[in-house]
Amino acid sequence: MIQQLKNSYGHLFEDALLTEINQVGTYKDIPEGHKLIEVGQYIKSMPLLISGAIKIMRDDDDGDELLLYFLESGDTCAMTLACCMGNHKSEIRAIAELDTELIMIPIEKMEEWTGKFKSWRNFVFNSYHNRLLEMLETIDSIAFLKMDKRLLKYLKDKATITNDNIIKSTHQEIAYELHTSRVVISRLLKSLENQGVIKLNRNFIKLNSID
Amino acid sequence: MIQQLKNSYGHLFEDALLTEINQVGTYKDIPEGHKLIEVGQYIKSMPLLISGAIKIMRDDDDGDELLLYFLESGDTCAMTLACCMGNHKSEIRAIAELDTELIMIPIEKMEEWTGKFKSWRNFVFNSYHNRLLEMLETIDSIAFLKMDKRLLKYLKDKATITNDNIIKSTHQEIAYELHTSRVVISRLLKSLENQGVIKLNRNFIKLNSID
DNA sequence: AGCGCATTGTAACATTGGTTACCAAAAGAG
DNA sequence: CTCTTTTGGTAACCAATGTTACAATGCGCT
Repeated sequence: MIQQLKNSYGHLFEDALLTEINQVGTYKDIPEGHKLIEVGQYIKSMPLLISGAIKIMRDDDDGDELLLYFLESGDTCAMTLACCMGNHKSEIRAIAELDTELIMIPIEKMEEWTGKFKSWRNFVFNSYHNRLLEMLETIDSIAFLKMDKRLLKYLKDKATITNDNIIKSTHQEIAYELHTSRVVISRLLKSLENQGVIKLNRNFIKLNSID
Repeated sequence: MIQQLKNSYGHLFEDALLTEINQVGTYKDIPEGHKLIEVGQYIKSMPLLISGAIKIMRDDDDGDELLLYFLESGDTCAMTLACCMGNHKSEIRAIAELDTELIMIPIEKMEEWTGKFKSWRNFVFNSYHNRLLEMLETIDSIAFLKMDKRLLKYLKDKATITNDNIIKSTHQEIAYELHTSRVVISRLLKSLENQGVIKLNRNFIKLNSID
């Protein structure tokens, strides 16, 4: 484990902290599609991402859902952090978007390390900061963009995350993540295809330009 | 200053920290409507709210705007925190919603205290946590609620913040904060009045039930 | 090949929200 | 008190999005 740890976090943490993480952390391989956190669940450990990506979704009581943002290598889940510290239930759902490697840290270490390691403190503050910015971006999209622009942004984000301009999603899946209906997505995708931005296929979409 | 400080933060911070805050902090009286932070501005000190309320707005490049949330006594601005630590420009605008008393802390103290005082660390983490939750609530409203429900939630929130079921706003002001048009707000307000939920008057709205 | 399910295309229509235009009432300025 | 500005009411219309319904296509399974 120590090698992956150093690759992803060596530039952030001092050796003493890396050693401790190596001792108390549990390395995990998560397959794509695996559910890491369910809404309402209590959380007892926090993930440090090594590789892959995790999708963070918001659900409401009526079964509506919405994609909030993705976590990538070097990220941790600030919502999890927050829930750990306050011993609250999770407000979100986390699903592996890709095959993902991560290290789980028991929450007891959290507090200890925030007192002990300046680099850990900075890491945690930075995580919060980045998550706030992601949330802001999400709010911008929902509040200020029309659905066609939101859809295009979604496709581009997805291509960036997977590092692949082939997006392997059905129209229905996209509709769920953007909290709209399949018909609307099909309509707008067809329009994007007519504009030459994408090429539609069954079960996947090719993004012509990632710029 | 020490007295207001103790009233608002005495249960959170140990005496040593309160003393330091008293030494380095600057007490300020902010009149309603005063602009505290502008978008793009660099921030060199962070506010601890003693009384009153501060409105946090998001602006986009096209002059669109949207209310994110309110800060109240015992809160601090996590966005400010984030900006301070990272030395980033502000992503938001902050305006006094009521006459507000606060204490400004120079950012240099921030890092020092996070190392030195556990209560300060917890306070900062809690602030981040609360702000993330507020942002989630904002996202819920925009994504899952139709404008009539959003408007009603807005009126209720405003009544709670001001502790007054008379909301002193014009339709235009409400429209800006919800990022819609005056005509839409007038239409929906009239409908709410017909349902008996509110009573409309020039320059203010009476909320009939706060429940 | 043939069946059945999942996926996509598309039309027709309903609803919500945004825009423009215009009027009237109230408040403020002189 | 008169003139002007601000605020709110309302109609008519448009654009975006959501809904329902149904057809067509492709894929997996046997």
